[in-house]
Amino acid sequence: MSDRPYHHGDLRSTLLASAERTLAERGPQALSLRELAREAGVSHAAPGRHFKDKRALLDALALHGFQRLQAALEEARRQQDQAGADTGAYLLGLARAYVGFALASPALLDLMYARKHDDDAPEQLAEAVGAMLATVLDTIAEGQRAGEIAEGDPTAIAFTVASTLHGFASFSAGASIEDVDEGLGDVVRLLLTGLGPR
Amino acid sequence: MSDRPYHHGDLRSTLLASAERTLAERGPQALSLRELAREAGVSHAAPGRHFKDKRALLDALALHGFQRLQAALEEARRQQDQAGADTGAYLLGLARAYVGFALASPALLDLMYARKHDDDAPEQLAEAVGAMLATVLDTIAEGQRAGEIAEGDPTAIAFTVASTLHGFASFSAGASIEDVDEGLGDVVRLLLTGLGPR
DNA sequence: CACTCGAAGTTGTCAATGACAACAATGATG
DNA sequence: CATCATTGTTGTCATTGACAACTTCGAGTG
Repeated sequence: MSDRPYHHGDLRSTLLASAERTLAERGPQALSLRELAREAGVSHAAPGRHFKDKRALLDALALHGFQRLQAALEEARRQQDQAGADTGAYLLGLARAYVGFALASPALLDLMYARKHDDDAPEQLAEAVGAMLATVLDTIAEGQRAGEIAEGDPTAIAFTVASTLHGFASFSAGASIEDVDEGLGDVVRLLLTGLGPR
Repeated sequence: MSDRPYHHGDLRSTLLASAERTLAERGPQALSLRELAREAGVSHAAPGRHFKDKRALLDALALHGFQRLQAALEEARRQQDQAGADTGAYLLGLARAYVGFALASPALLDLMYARKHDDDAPEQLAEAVGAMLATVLDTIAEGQRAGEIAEGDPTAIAFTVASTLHGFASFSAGASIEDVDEGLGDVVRLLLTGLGPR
């Protein structure tokens, strides 16, 4: 028919990229394996060779999202390392990275967490969440060593920080970056000083 | 055919209840208007009289969820009123209510927030989120009057608290109630005292 | 170098679904 | 009791996800 080679060559990545775009532009309901196949210029059953299920595609998409989010968090930490920053700056950096991701890809973030509490979700997703918590934990532990974070179970502290970040990101989806970034500074400051009376 | 009356009488509520059960048991992907119709014993097009769209059903479901969550939060506040509690107890009460809802209906909570950041979401959903924030805000403002919460923009403080609650709830979905309740105490305590060195 | 064999794509098909249109029963209101 | 909006029904259509059976390609292997 066409001069297109029989083998696409990189169908899996193409499908994932296409899926992420559709997800961002038209939401999860609009995702259709057949449409992705059409966009990639392959037959309607071709995606089945790379993803057993529609669910498998969604899982792969979610996992890919976690990997990128994780990379963004670690990149943020590295930048603060270079700047020799204090713990507050580290936390703000992590927060910016997390919220930036959430603003850029709200639907993807939803997907990532929605699939997480399906009981038959792949363990890789749970591991990805664990890796993120570990990144926050590292920052907290370092802060404690520097005397900039209060004593106490660092895991509990990290969990609280991660909760706040995720909740803030979840609430902020849809707002403008400027507004959010301003609020973010307040949040990190409040988190450090506490809500109780001085 | 059957002796069932032509008019169901309460189809809308029946559909919503059925949908919520399916959502909880088998996830959002398994929701089908036709199946809901079958369960209710009506024809496959009957739901269309009550919900223009599948999306309209999901919106109604989300809104109903917000209403129940809001009711739980206010109920928690009322109980603390009777006990004449301090602000820490108030916050813990709110937190328990929020997280309790999240543990009982994780898929519903997902749906509630997922629909929220679709640009064509009904404003009622945004209003529902606003009402929740207002409830937290009330508690914070009262705490400030009692000198149990630090000075400062109460809205920013309330937003931080709400973020932490939502994030914690989101992370906790899937865990056991006991574990979560223990962690919850830590979180509220940390929130009040702050993460910085004492 | 010819062969084989597995990976990747294709066509064909099926039942299920969401949406809609045209029609029917019901019961509230004048 | 006549009307008429509401609620339900039947029929139909295009789309979809899943699967089965077949084909093309290319990487090794003897």
